[in-house]
Amino acid sequence: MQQDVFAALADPTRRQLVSWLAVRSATATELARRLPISRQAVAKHLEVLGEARLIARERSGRDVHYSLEAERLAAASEWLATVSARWESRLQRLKSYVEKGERHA
Amino acid sequence: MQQDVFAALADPTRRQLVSWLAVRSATATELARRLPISRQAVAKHLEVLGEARLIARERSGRDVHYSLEAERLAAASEWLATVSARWESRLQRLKSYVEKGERHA
DNA sequence: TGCATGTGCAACCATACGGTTGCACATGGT
DNA sequence: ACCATGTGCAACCGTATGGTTGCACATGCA
Repeated sequence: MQQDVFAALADPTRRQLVSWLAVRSATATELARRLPISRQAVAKHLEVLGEARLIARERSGRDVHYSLEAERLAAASEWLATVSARWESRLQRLKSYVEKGERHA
Repeated sequence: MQQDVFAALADPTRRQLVSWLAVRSATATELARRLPISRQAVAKHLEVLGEARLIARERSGRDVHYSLEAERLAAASEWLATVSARWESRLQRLKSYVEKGERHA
């Protein structure tokens, strides 16, 4: 499912990773050095982010560099916008109903 | 934490509930009728959404009506936009660097 | 008053999740 | 050739998660 993006972003550590990778690409070891958890834990998080297609991996010799894949962020944003829009239009209908009622009162 | 919104939206059932509540408010029992799970399961989901302040509850006699609280959707959207923006500007910098290089080549 | 219906609470269960440690393998540099 | 360093894989662990069932309580209505 595409919407698994939200599941991937559910964890604060993963949001931090995404946030860092938005600034510059990095390896799992580099990222782990900035966190209070093990390199393997970070690797697992990166795998989850990768499955959600939020990041891309590129091997370079011994190292593996991870970089952001921003399209999925846009997809998530779009879902929020869609739901929001439905809500807003519902509020709009409600508002005009109330206003009509007040005019009658 | 405000960002718990993403954790709340991580579950597909909860996204469905949010989506429905964007159209119209409803009670737990009504929502459960539309889902293949028990009313109690729905109640738990609604509690999670409530803790994330994505929905509001209002008691009306025997019933409890749930309705969307769209501000948090906006907050989540904003986070996505911020990260996205950082990434875009990074790409921009990269692009101009590459172009400069090509001019030198 | 009695009953149907909606809600609240608790116990319980299987599995997913986020973390660890340990070790093998691959690659780069001296 | 050697060793340091990064990665990959697997086993393991405690707790959170999403679900269930059962039952008590509250309210609306005939």
